[in-house]
Amino acid sequence: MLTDRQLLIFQVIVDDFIQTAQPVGSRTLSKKEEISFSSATIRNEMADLEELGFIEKTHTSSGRIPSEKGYRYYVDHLLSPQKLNQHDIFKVKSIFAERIYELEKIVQRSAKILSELTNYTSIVLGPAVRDNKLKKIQIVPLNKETAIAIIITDTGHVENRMFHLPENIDAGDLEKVVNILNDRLAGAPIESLNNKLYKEVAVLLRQHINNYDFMLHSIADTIQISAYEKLFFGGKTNMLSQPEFHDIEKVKNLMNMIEQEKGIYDLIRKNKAGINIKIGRENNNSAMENCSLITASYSIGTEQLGTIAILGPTRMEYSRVISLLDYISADLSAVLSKLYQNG
Amino acid sequence: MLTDRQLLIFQVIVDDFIQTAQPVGSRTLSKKEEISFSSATIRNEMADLEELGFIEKTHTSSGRIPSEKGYRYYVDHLLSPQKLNQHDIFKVKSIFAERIYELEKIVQRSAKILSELTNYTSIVLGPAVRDNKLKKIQIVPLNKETAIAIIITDTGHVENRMFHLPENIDAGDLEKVVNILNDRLAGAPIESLNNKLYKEVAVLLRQHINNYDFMLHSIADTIQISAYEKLFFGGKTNMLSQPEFHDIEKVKNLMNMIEQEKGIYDLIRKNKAGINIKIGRENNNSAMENCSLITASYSIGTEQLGTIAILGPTRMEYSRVISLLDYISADLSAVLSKLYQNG
DNA sequence: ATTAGCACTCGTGAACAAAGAGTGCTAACA
DNA sequence: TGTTAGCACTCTTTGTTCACGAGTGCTAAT
Repeated sequence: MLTDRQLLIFQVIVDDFIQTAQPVGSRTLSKKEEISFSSATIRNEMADLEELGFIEKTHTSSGRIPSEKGYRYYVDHLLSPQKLNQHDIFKVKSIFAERIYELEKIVQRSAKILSELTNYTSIVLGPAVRDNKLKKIQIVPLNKETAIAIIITDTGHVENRMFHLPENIDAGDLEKVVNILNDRLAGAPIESLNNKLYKEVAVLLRQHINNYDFMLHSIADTIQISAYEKLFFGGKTNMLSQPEFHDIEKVKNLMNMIEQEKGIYDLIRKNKAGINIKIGRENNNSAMENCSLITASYSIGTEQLGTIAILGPTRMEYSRVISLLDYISADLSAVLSKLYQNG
Repeated sequence: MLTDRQLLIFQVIVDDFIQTAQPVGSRTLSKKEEISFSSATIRNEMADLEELGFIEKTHTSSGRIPSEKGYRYYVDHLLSPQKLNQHDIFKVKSIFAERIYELEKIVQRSAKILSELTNYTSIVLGPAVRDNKLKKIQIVPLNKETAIAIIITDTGHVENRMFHLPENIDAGDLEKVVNILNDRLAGAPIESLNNKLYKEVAVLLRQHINNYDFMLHSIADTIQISAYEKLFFGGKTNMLSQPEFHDIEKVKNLMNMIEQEKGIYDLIRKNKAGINIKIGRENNNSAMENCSLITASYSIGTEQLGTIAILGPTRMEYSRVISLLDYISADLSAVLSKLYQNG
């Protein structure tokens, strides 16, 4: 295993590189306060650290930079949680300062603040509507041919979709449909609606309405949209200021992935509760080669709701970002629980 | 004024530069089919064109590139509308191929297709809800303290907002409020709602409901959101492939503006009906120095609804972009009119 | 009026040198 | 035996020079 001195040197290398983005050499290290031995000694230790795979050179006679394995070790063993300062805390609190009740808005604000505090790109996976319970379904006819179906969940999420009305349906029929739907489906988890719709509601509709199956499909369609969680971003352009992204090709790759959303969604979706850290190629995504992704989950009560994440260069201020994510996700969970639990 | 020969030379310069992004010299020009005089002659003419401000050099002995004034002249006098090919038309038609009824979705698809066809960034200013008429207001209580207000317009736009309920309000009261609101406001333009709310509805509410003015403000708030049009983008990263944006600083400026939306909104909002072209500094925006913005409006019947635009480098394929915008905006208007007029 | 010819300018890319930052290794030291 | 000073070596960076090519403007001939 690593000696104490190796650990110290390694830690200083990582900390310095995170700050300067420059390979750090033995001379630079020997001048640091924490370090009291000569550059030659450091060179020997660095050779060992390199052999172990924790650091690498960019060319034969360059200083060293942490390898992905190095970052992984750093994150797993050396990280000391950073205490947030007054200003950070104030900014985080400001997310909830205004009286906002919509879940989505709160989450969106969180993304914005998070990106401002870190200067990285923040990503928030919106509340999963899947587990929400249906509060109410409404259908509002716009004209003879089209109507709009509106679904309201217990957390106040509203989803709507237009659809074609079957011919010859009258207002009374429509009201009947709505009543049946609410009767049978209110309180059921959104996820289960489709199933219930076809199993329980279909029979009832058939008894009361002509042309019932046209309606049925339209309603099923409407319900389905809700299944996907929304992604919110903050500071999409922050990465452009990072020196590792002076290369347009890298920028293009990354931005393309961000714009497509699908890739990001996959990366963020599958994470477990709590803090997760994926470094560089651990993300299994070529556009993320020089990036790390740190995610944290937020919840209402014990029910995991969504994910909040930071995308930055592998040379990221892990300590600060983790502290921030920890703090924000806890705050977010607390506020949301207070607002929505057993409402 | 310009002689025919100067015009010819100028046109060929612009066309060539638009295609290659390289300054074009007299030798290159003399080899073109359209041009039958020697490079020396061309040099003389170019000197004149430069004196007139239509073209410029990048350095003393470079070829020429069109100036902003040059592009302006080109656009105003030399542009021949390009005939769209089969593939383009097919793609445009595909916007409306699926049965979509939501205005916003159609508009969003248009943005996507437009950016794919041009390889530039497309921007669509969504339908102005301001002129929509109110179809229905609904209020759904979520729990004792909060309720959600939902506004539906005659075009099927749905806007919703959560608000705090006053203490001690019961379901009956709420129903009364909703009835009054729909009674008095249905059919009124969204723009006028606020006014009407305070002038006509307030009195009625006072007669029937305790604590009415808390409700009043909440509802007024909800109504207000609808006033801003939404922006949709397509191909945000396309600009990264343009050679003029190999400079990270320029990219950063432009992307920042796009991310903030406010700047774009201002640029697009104030345009007149039909096609508008703003070249480089005509946009009055430092981030747009190397960009041109072409906008077209779309409408339902005679009522202007929104704007559809292309953001590209000043060295843009004006002819093609204009033809496309013209075609799409006409199609869009036609389809929307059919769907929503006198619904 | 047009064009051939020529001198001149500027950007580009290659080749080269000097400086600086860093390394690895060896030998001396405590 | 662990530490360090010293040195040769490597590689990047920066600046300089040079030759080349693309282009121009001007003059003189057609």
